[in-house]
Amino acid sequence: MSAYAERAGRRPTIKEVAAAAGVSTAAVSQAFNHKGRISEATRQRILDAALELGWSPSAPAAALRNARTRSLALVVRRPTDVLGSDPHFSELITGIEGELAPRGYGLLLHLVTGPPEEHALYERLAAEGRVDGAVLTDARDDDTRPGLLARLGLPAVLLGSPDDTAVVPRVGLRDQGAGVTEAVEHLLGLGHRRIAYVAGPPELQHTRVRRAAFEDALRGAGLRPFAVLHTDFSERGAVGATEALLDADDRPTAIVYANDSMAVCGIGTAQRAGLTVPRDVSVVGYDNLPLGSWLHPRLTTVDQQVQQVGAAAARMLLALCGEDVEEPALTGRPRLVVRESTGPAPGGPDRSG
Amino acid sequence: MSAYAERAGRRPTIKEVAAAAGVSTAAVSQAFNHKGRISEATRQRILDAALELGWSPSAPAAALRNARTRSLALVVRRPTDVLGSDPHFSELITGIEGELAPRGYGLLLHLVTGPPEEHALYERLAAEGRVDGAVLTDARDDDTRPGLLARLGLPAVLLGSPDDTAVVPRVGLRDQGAGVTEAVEHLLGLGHRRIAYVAGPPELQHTRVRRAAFEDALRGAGLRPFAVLHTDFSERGAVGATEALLDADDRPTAIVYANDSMAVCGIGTAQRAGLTVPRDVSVVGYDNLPLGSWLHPRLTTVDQQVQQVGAAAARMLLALCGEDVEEPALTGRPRLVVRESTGPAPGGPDRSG
DNA sequence: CTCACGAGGTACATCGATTAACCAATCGTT
DNA sequence: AACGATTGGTTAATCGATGTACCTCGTGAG
Repeated sequence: MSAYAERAGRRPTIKEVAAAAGVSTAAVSQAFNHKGRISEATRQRILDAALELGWSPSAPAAALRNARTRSLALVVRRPTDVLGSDPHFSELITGIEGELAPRGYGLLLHLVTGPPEEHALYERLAAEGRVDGAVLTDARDDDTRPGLLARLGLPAVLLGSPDDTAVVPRVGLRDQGAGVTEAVEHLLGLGHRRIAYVAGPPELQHTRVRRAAFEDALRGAGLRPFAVLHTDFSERGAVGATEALLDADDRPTAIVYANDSMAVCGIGTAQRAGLTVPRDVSVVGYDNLPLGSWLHPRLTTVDQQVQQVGAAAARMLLALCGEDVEEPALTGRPRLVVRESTGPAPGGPDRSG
Repeated sequence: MSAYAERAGRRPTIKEVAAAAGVSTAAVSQAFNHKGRISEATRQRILDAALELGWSPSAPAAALRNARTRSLALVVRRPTDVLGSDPHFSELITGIEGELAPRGYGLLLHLVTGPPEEHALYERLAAEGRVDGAVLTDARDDDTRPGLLARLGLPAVLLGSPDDTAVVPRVGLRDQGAGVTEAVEHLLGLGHRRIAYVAGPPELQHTRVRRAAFEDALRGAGLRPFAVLHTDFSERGAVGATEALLDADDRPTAIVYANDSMAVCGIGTAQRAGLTVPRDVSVVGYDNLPLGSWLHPRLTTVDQQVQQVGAAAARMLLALCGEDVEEPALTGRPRLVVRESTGPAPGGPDRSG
C-alpha cells in the first residue's frame, strides 16, 4: 500500500492516477470503462497505478456525469406493529442484495408509515436523482404508485402476480394461489370440513388472490369457508381473529393464516384456550419462516421463495435500468410444506355440510 | 403542478429554477441552504418557483461539490443461517431510519457473508465516496473494523457497551449485563439451582459480557453454571444445545438463551422431548421480540430496546458527520420482562449445590 | 515521396450545485 | 456632500469523471 492510500480521509482522484501512470485522465477513465481506444499495455499500467493508489471512481462524480447512481430503492411500508411484513422483508432484502452487490449497485432502504409518506418519498428520491429505480412491495389492487413512478420516469418493479406488460412490471411466482389451494386440499384430505381463513388487509393484492384460491378450493369440494377474517397482519389482529373463530359455536377444525407470524400467534392462542394443535385444530401458515420448523408443533406452511423472488425482482429492475442482465426465470410455484401443525380432523366424520 | 414537472424523466435543474424566479443560480442555492444573504422576499419567490417546478437539489451534484453524500451505510453480516441477527436487525433499522429520514439522509444497506467481504466493502464504499459513515454491528472482542475505518477516514459507530473515547465510539445501553443478572436472580428466586446458558459465538463482545454477567450472578449465590454452551445463533445450534442440556444426567431446571429466536427453538425442543415449560424447565430469552409475547407459554425475556439503540447510534453517527444533532441520551438498561416461560423450579427444594 | 488512414491518446466542455470574491445600490453619519 | 458600512445580490471557479472532437505519430499504398 502506498503512502497516498494511507493518508486518512484523503481520497485520490483520477488526476493522481493519471499522473502516476503518465497518461491523461481521459485514458484512465477509458481504461476503467472499456471504452475508447487504449492499448492493453497502457491499460495495465493504469490499472496498476489505480490499485497502488487505492483509487475507485468517485460515485457522486460518476453519478453526476452519467445521470445514473447505481443504487436502487426499496421502500418498506411499516405500520406501527411490525409483525407482518417483517421476516418476509429481510429475506427479500437478502435476495435483492445478492443480485446488486456483484454488480456494484447499492440498496437504499427506506421505511415509511403510510401511502402519503411513500409518495412524497418517491417524489424526493426522483427529484434528487438519488436512485435509478425502485422495488415496490405489497401490491394493492388500486395502486397509485406505478402511475406516480411512471410520471417521475423512475424505473420500478412491483412484487406480485407476474405481469411484465403493466406500466410497472410485476415480478413474482406464477400461480400465486397454488399454495393456498394445496393447503386446502391437504386439509380436506385430512377430513376437515370447517376451515377458516385469517387473511391480511383486504386492499392488498395477494390477500385477494389467496382468498379467492381459498374459496375456490373449498367450492370445488362443495364447501364454503367457515369464515374469512381480515386483519392488519398484526399479532393482536391474529390473536383476536383466532379467539373469535375458536369461540364460535361449531368452531373450525382448521385455520389457514396469511402468514407464519400470524399462524404462530394462532397456535399460541389455541393452546392458551386449552386446545391442542393439531389434535383439536389444525393450523397452516404462509411464508415458511425458518422458525416455523422448530416450533412445537412444527408449522405446516406455504413456501413462496421470497428470496428468489427478490433476486428476480432485482434483475428485472437492473434490466430496466439499462444493465445487461438476462431476464430472470422464476420457475417455481408456491408449495405447501406439510409438517406437524396439521392433522386429521377431530371428531371423526364431520357433522356439517 | 406545472407542465415542466409532468415531463416524465426530465428533471429540472437549478438553472431553470433560477430563471423562473428571475435570479442567479447562486441565489437559489443560498435560498435553499440558508447561507449567503438573500432577502426573505426573494427567498420566498425562489422557494415558490422550486416548488412549482418540483425541483430539489441533485443529490449527486451536491455530493460531488460538498464531498458529502448524506447517506450512511449499515453492513449486516449474515451467515447462511439467518435466525440470530434477523429480527433484531430489522428493529435496528427502524430505529436508525427514524433518525435519518427527517434529516434527508439515506441508509445504504449491505449484506456480507464474512469479515473479508466486509473489509473489502468498506474499502470500496470509502474509495467511491458512496457514504459519509457507517454503523457497525456485532462488536467483536478483537475487532479490526474500527482500525480500518479510521484509516479510511470514514466516521463510524459500533453497537456495543458504550465507550465514546474509543477509535470508533460504541453506542449501546449501559450495564449490558444487567438483563442477564436480573434473569438469573429471577430464576434463583424461583428456586432454580441448575441453570444453563446457551450463548452466541464466543468472539462477539456481547457474548462475553452476558456470559460474565451470568456466571457472576450465579457465583453471587454460591453457585456455578450448570453449563455454558456456545452456538452460532442458528436454529440448529439452539436445538442441538438444548438437546444436549436436556439429555444430561441431572438436567438443568432452567435455561437462559442469548436471544429470543433460540429460546423459541429451545421451548420447542423441550416440548418435543415431552417436557412442559415452565413446569419441567424454565426458559428465558433475550431481545423481547414481539412474537414472544404471543407464544404459549409467553416468553420471559430481556428487553434491550434495540430500536432506541439504533436511533442513538444514528444520531451519534450524524454528529460525527458534522450534522447538528444533540448527543443521544440512552438512559435505559436491559430489563427482564417476566412472562410465562419461567416458573418455580421443579422437584421442590433442590438437592444439589 | 506523399498522402490517407488507423492506432493510440489528449484537450476541453460538460454534468448540477456550491461558494468565495466581488460589485451595485442604499443608508446613516458627520 | 462625501464616505464607510450594510444589504442583496452576481460572477466565475470548482468538485471528479466522462466523452466528443481532435491531434500526432507510424505505416502502407500509389
